[in-house]
Amino acid sequence: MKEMYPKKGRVILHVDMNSFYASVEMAYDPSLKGKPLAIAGNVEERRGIIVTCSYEARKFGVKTTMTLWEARKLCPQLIVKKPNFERYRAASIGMFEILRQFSDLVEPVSIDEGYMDITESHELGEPLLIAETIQNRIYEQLDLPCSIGIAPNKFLAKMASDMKKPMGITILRKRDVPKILWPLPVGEMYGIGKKTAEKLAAIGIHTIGDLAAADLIPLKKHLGINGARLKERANGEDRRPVDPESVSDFKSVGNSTTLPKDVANQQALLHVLEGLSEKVAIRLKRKQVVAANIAVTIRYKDRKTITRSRKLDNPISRKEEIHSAAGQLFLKHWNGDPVRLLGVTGTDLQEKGQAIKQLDLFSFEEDAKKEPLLQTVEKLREKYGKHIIEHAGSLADKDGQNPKIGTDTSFNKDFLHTFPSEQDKKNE
DNA sequence: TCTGGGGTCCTAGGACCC
DNA sequence: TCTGGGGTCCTAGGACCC
Repeated sequence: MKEMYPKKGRVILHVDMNSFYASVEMAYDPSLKGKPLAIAGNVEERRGIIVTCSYEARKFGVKTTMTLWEARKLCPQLIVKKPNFERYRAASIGMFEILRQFSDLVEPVSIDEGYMDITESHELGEPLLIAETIQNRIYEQLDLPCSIGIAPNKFLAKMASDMKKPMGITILRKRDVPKILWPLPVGEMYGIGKKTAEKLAAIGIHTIGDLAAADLIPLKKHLGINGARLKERANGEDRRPVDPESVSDFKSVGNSTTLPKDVANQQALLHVLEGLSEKVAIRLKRKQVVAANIAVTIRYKDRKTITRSRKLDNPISRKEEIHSAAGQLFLKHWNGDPVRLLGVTGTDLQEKGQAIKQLDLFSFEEDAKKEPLLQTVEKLREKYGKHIIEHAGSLADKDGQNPKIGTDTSFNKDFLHTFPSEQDKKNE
């Protein structure tokens, strides 16, 4: 096997914006600076949660994912704002523009966070100088704070950027791993959540150092292939390349909504599905993709959640098609209990033009065996003319989709493709 | 007054095929 | 007569992250 990625000698930065949404609001309205500020969705409804909050709010114990009423209890003077995604997208674009001044190898991972490979950027100076310059430039030009991790790979850079906030720069060398990383609880590791931490504790692994030294056999037994990978990371090893193209690889497009109150009325639920299907259709169209698989998510009032999906013979993207597929799935699997959340997701995405081409080719070959060419061509036109027209029409479609609420900025690559949306304007 | 919305990746089991 | 072993595809669910 040939080595695919360089093993050492890389210099990777992880740039992480500090409490991004709140910071953007403060940049926009400096009178908010120094005050406890929270960004929350569904402000007027009972389901509202904190998406991001300023450091001043954190001093009161306010945290991401906390319900709004809990946060207000802790900090009565809390200033609460609804998200303004248009502003966040603009800030994000500005931030990534700055990053690209230092390297072509920039990989956005979310609206407020990205990796850079600056191995070949030595003419710009030492890595620390480059990081300082980036941090200053983002601060001066956008009035936004960020933290930066400098390391030989993505994992260590990510861990490093987390160590000093706000406005920190942290260098984490491979040789520092035993001293810096190994004493930390294993749950602090990127990629280890509550469940995995529990499983590891059950086999006597409590710190990152324990994990680094653990036997591979029990690790694989309890965690599967992930066990081996986590052990490598704990030893400071990670060969994943910084991939600027990964932004454009969408695997799925979905929309979901928690209903203001639980609903058991079939008509009402189908209507909600219709709205979700339309949102999905709009986003698929804008991305110029079609979905060969449709999934429906149903969360009941006890929070039990099921997803039901179906693979389709022909990929779809129109609202009516999506609603039809989603509606069928829903009616087939809904148990009649009150529903708290509904979601519609398109997966198995294919580029639209490509999907048509594949179908064309297939049909052509099949039909050509038994029919004269002219008839075949006529048939194709009937069959796919509509798609082609739609394809052309969708070029003009630039309606924006909100990334909606995310805890400290949800991962939604839409932000790179969107224009300010109507919803954003309403939120102003 | 509990607990959002957008994703990714992995696993496991069953159907089906050779 | 009582049963192999590999592979792929599909579906459902879980864990994790921002």
